[in-house]
Amino acid sequence: MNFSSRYVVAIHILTALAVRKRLMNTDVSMKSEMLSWSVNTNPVVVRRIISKLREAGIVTSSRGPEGGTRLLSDPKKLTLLDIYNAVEDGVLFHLHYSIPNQECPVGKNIQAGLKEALSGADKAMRNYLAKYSLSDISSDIIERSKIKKLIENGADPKKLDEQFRKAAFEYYENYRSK
Amino acid sequence: MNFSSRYVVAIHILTALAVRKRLMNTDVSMKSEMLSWSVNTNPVVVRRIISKLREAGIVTSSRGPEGGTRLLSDPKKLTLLDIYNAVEDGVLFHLHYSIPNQECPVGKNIQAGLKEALSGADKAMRNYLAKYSLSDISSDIIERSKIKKLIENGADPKKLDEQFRKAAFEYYENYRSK
DNA sequence: TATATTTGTAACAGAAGTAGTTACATATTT
DNA sequence: AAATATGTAACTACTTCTGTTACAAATATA
Repeated sequence: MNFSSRYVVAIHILTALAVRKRLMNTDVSMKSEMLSWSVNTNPVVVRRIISKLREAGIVTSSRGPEGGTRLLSDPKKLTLLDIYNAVEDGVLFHLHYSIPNQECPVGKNIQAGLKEALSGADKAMRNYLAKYSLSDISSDIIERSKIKKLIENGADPKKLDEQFRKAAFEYYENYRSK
Repeated sequence: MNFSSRYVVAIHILTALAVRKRLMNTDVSMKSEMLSWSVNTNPVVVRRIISKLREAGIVTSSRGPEGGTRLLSDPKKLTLLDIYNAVEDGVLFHLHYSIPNQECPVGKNIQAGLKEALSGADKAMRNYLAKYSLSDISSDIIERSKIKKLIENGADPKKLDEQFRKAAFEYYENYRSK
């Protein structure tokens, strides 16, 4: 059926921004390179998705050295539904390709007859997504990762962050030289 | 996003069978030709979808003269979710194409961290579909169409049915001769 | 101001899903 | 035996999606 990974990648990108924002305790911007390192894809793929998030007003980007993308939305207020709406413009259930036969009582009425059920199912899915905020997801990731324990054990969050930046940089070097 | 109309066509096919079953007050079988007339597509497209419904045990088919497809399931017990499961095998939300970077704390944990939210949204959609039976849909179609009024005004349901069969036959003749 | 850096996006290839269509083997009724 | 209907393979055309290259535009900094 749906075979796009845009949505999950969009959440991934925003989660990375939210996690680093919390670690650094300040606004951070990330380059598409570092994000593509985390997602494991091409920087252009990341930039294309960021482009949609930018159109939705969720992030902002700047060019040049020290450029990159940073969050505009408050992670506590931004829901998974907002992200869904930003990157998935299609509908959940497609109707007939060709208009059904209007001479047939079933063909004439089936689309109207299904509207309630199908749009209801679509809405049920969206309502569920709206229950989760980006903050919920980034908290979950911090819990799951070793970050929390390392910080509890006295590690400097900014040094941890630096480690990840270095790892991303090395990835990028390998990437260019292949 | 999802651009398959299989699901709606599958419901359409089953609704046609259920409506005629109620009109005739007995089991009916329909040829893929007549169904494709109502759906407004090619008989093979219909047969392909019927093939999936048959695998799910929802309908049965027979070949040769007087052949066709008829319902096995009770329309009151068959839900829109059953139909969904029969024809859509994919998942609602795709994960990353390439496994995210396991060296990154976000990449390592994002899929596990999203599982609850995404499978919950998927389940919310399915639960909603399960609320509707094929009988609900066919009742709705009968309400919307003129069938109900015609019968209330004394028309013979079997003659009405015959009219539709004739219309479908004429369609097929035009179809072949083009 | 010149240079290096980073984004934005067009353009293209390749993979995969889908509908529509033709063709024909298989099964079944009469 | 003939007629009829399904089952399905094979092909085309179209769409969506990711990955990739390429390059213009913007921006920070020396």
